[in-house]
Amino acid sequence: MEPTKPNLRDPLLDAAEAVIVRQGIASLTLDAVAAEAGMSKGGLLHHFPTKDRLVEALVTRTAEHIRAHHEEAYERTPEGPGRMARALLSTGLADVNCWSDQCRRSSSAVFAALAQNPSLIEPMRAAYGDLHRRIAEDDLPPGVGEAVLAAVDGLWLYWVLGLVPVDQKMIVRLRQALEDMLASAKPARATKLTNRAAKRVRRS
Amino acid sequence: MEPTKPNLRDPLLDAAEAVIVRQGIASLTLDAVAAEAGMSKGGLLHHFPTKDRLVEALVTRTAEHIRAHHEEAYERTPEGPGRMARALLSTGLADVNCWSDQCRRSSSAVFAALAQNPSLIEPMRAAYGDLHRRIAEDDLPPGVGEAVLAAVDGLWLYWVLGLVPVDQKMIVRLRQALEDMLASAKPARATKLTNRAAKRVRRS
DNA sequence: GTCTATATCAAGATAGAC
DNA sequence: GTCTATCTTGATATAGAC
Repeated sequence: MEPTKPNLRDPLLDAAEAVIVRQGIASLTLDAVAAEAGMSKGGLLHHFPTKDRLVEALVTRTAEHIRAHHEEAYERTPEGPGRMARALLSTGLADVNCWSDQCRRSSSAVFAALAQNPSLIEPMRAAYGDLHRRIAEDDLPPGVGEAVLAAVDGLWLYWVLGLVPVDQKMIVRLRQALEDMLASAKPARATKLTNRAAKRVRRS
Repeated sequence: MEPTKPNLRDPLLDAAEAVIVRQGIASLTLDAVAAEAGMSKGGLLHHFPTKDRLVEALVTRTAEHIRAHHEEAYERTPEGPGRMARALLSTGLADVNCWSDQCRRSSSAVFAALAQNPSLIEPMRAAYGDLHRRIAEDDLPPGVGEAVLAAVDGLWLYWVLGLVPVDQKMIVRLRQALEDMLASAKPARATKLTNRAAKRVRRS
């Protein structure tokens, strides 16, 4: 928070993420993180007194990234019904590089929390609670926005676990199908923007 | 496999699932599983010589359950375009009790594999590979079936992690939205069944 | 096939020097 | 703020009796 205090913790969190991505959560030990960051275990434990606090910080940082990402996407998306849902599609299912980088980070945090102490996932829950609320109150028929959100996160799951091979073509197919669903959905309440917004969606 | 060999391993796998559900993966130790099953650690290790083999068996059993579940749903679903996707919606998003029980089991297996050794998730990957193939070759426009599948598993994720509160009403909303998407999707190739099948979907 | 006992080892955390 | 010990615990796995 203070400008005079440069974040010495961020490189350590980066190291933790790197360990998880490369070796899996079973290998997320204090030794491994310290080694990855080029520091001793004692040094690491000065910044994060316990492993729980380390994982907590990892989850919090990732949740804030996700929040910022969604906010930014929302701002860039033309207004009208389903704005948040459309924002999600335009950024969540756009560039594969951005997508995979986001995935790496979020999966590291989620898995670490899950393995260490499930209650540490709380910051992520809070971020998703907000997102879900925005999606649900988005002037769309019931369930439509939620379906888009769930589908995007289902894809995340497939990518992260390797359950289904996710490539650029699959992402494009999914995005198209979900955009069509949004475009053909009538808004919950009619507004002057309805038609223009629908056309804008189809064009994009 | 042999009928003369009753599965003494199933109660142990049940015990492992119970431990994970109640206490989380961090508490999945051989001691805990043995205690839950009312057996000593030595006895447990007679049936599963290593923890890896225990988790492997857990994942395999769950993957088989999932496979059978999908197969059964497919058989019960009227033929026509998007049959597998419709089957998924009718069972995956139907009864909350069945849903939550399935979730418990599958999440236990996935989490255990993830924490123990990510490669142990392989049987689940195989089951999902098949499912994804059936969904993709389902006589639907590209991406539509995949979107349904991804949305259902996104919902699974929310339920399992508690990221978003999943209740009966949300399930109904999501199911309706996805069924509408299926109903309004034109089949990839025209068949005599098209209209009848579409009506059948809308009625259900 | 199930038990007890024990070997082995690695991980989280502490203490205190520099 | 970072380091090098060191303590303590608890988990996997083995050996061998019953």
